[in-house]
Amino acid sequence: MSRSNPRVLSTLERAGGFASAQEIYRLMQREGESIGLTTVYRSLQSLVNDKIVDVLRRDDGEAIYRLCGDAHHHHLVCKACGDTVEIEGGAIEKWAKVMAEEHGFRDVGHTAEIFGICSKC
Amino acid sequence: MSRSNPRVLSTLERAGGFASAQEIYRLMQREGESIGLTTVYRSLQSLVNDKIVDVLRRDDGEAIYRLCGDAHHHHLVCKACGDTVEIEGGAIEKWAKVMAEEHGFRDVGHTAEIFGICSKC
DNA sequence: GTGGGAATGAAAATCATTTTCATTTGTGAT
DNA sequence: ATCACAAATGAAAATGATTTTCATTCCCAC
Repeated sequence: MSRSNPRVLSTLERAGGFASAQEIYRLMQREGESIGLTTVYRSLQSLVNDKIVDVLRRDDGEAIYRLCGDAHHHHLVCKACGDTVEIEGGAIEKWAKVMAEEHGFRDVGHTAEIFGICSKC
Repeated sequence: MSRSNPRVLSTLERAGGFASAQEIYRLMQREGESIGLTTVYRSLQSLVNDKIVDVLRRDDGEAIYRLCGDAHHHHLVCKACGDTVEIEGGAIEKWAKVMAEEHGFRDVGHTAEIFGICSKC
């Protein structure tokens, strides 16, 4: 296993905490950093594993990474501009728990996202 | 421009109104329908243009299509055996609507899935 | 210094999706 | 029926993100 290259995280931060792997790679190149695309992907994966960054999907399917706060949250994403709002999901937590119990599931987790067009678009 | 091949739509319906292009293609092949992957993609694009189907992204980035306005459901998936249960998500629909309104989003959709270990595993 | 495991990156492989292009099909006019 | 032309089709190549492979380099404990 490989650990994350710290320059990747710092570039993601500088990018406004929101960028795709390819964008981070290009950014680092432009800034004269010597790094391989492979390492960028590996670092991002490891950051996702460590729950330091979050991964979402753009409409075209490209994965975008963003720094995430520590609390478990969900996202409201604009399909047009990609703007993202972190929202609270208490209702979901409850729903997931009830549904899991009802069907005898244990060790449950869940994903939930809302997407639409934001007021600016 | 090409119009949608009706067999694609009917296969999507039969698939539970929720499938990727590749899945639809494989399904049609298995059922002995003669069709090319290109046509499946083209038909789906055209259905999306006509707003007859909706497109979302799976976590792995693959595009999934579903009939618009179809009362959609959610899934409870076992991480161990892959068994899947369809569950009702009224709570989610409400949550999504409230959150969207609160943040001024329109044309909203959502995804939600619960995963865990089922009683048999 | 030396050995071994971790990190790196170039190049090849993978996979969904799109594009190209030659062929087939359908349709309407004659 | 025949001709002409637009639309539909699909095989194969192109594209683009991501992953895998593998040989090399780096680093640290001994």
